[in-house]
Amino acid sequence: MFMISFTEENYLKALLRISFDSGETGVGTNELASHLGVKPATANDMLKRLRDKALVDFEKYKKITLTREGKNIATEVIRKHRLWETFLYEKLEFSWDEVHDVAEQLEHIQSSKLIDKLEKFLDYPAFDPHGDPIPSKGGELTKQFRKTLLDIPVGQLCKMVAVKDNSSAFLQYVVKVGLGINNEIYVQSRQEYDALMVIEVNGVASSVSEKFAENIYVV
Amino acid sequence: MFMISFTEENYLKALLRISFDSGETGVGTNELASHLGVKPATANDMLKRLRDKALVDFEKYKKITLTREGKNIATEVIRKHRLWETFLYEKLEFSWDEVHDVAEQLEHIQSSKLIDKLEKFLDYPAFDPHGDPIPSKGGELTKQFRKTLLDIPVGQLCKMVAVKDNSSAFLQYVVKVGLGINNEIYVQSRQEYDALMVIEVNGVASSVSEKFAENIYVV
DNA sequence: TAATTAAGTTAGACTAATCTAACAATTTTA
DNA sequence: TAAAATTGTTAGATTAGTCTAACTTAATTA
Ligand SMILES: [Mn+2]
Ligand SMILES: [Mn+2]
Ligand SMILES: [Mn+2]
Ligand SMILES: [Mn+2]
Repeated sequence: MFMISFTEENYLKALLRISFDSGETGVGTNELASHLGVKPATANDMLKRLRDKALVDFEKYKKITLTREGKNIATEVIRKHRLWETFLYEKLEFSWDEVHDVAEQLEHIQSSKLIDKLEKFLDYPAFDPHGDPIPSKGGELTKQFRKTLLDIPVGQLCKMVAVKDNSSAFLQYVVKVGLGINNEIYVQSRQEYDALMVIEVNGVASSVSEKFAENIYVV
Repeated sequence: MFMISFTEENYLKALLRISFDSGETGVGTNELASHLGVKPATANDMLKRLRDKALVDFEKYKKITLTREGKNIATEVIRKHRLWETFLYEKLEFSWDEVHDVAEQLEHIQSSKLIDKLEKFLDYPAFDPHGDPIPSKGGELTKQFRKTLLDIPVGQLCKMVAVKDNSSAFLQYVVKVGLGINNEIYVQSRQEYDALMVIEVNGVASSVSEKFAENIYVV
């Protein structure tokens, strides 16, 4: 049980997120680097250190995978991140587009007592403000196949359950379109050429791009 | 408005605390270093950097003082620290000897919105769980002359208002003696030789050392 | 006041995390 | 399959924060 730094935690979290989102086990160096906003050389150096600590499996020129221990740490960081987001949203009246950046800092506070007490204080929430599931203590990140708005055919009704992009810019745009978690969406039409959709939410119609639609998870 | 690191914040806070506790404006390099658990050489290096950023006034071989800006930052860190301690104690049911170490991390989270919302959530508390005053937003750390238990003559009654030492070891000891904030203390006797005191709290008598007594603030 | 002790500084080294520039391996594509 | 493009690695440099060991200045004391 050695010390794990703020930065190392971010690398582990990124590896889990990327493989989770892509559906593949292995992650590439460039992919990881661009996700973290660092240069590939930097990521490569860090990967060697994480390998020394037995947190990743990684051979020269091959894809990177998390070890059991690496995955546990990454899951714990995500758990903390989502619990803090829930706290900010539920208790401190932050809006859902403001919580992510602050949680990015809070997720690195080291105290298992703190996070357990926080979870209890929030009454064991299952989802964060963006609809993402909160892993339980020592638990796994459950892989759920989620459809996006892009998969919904014209004329069908669906319900928004989560967002993929957590950036403030995107979330504010979602609000502007009148959308939020648990809102019903009716797909009025879709352009063949550029997948531009017209959707109806609470009686109001809006046009949304392909990029927008693929960031909205629905059921 | 440049970036200020976690470490720099700790140095500024230490400078304010030391000068506050000693009653003197200037702080020495060794004093600062030992307070932070680093070597004097390390503190000396950091002081040069803080001087470059105009956060301290410091000439070779002279005492160190905070600039206006340095003092503001230090006060803000202390404000955050005490608000977080109050949150942990009041809302998350931490005991008063557990809050300090976690707050030592939380005090460095950068978000003025967060701390303002937290303060509101806690309903603008004036004191932290150890009886220390919480500075208001943009406010000063008010210098109050506080007597310690050591100053109370035999046969007199006083009331505990705060503790000086915030360490877990000391605080647990305080609880064991049956003491807490706002408890009344009756001074039964004192040894001339080593200042060992016998005090009575809620009908129970205990012997306490000079070191113990000087860490209890009373009125 | 001179010697001794305490306080403070400098030089040189180390680690973590980052970069740029050059190079190597792998994969894609013509 | 050979060339081109993509992906990944290495070497060398930088900055923040830390250390040890040697040195200098200031303060205390005999
Ligand atoms: Mn988030
Ligand atoms: Mn983070
Ligand atoms: Mn404290
Ligand atoms: Mn701190």
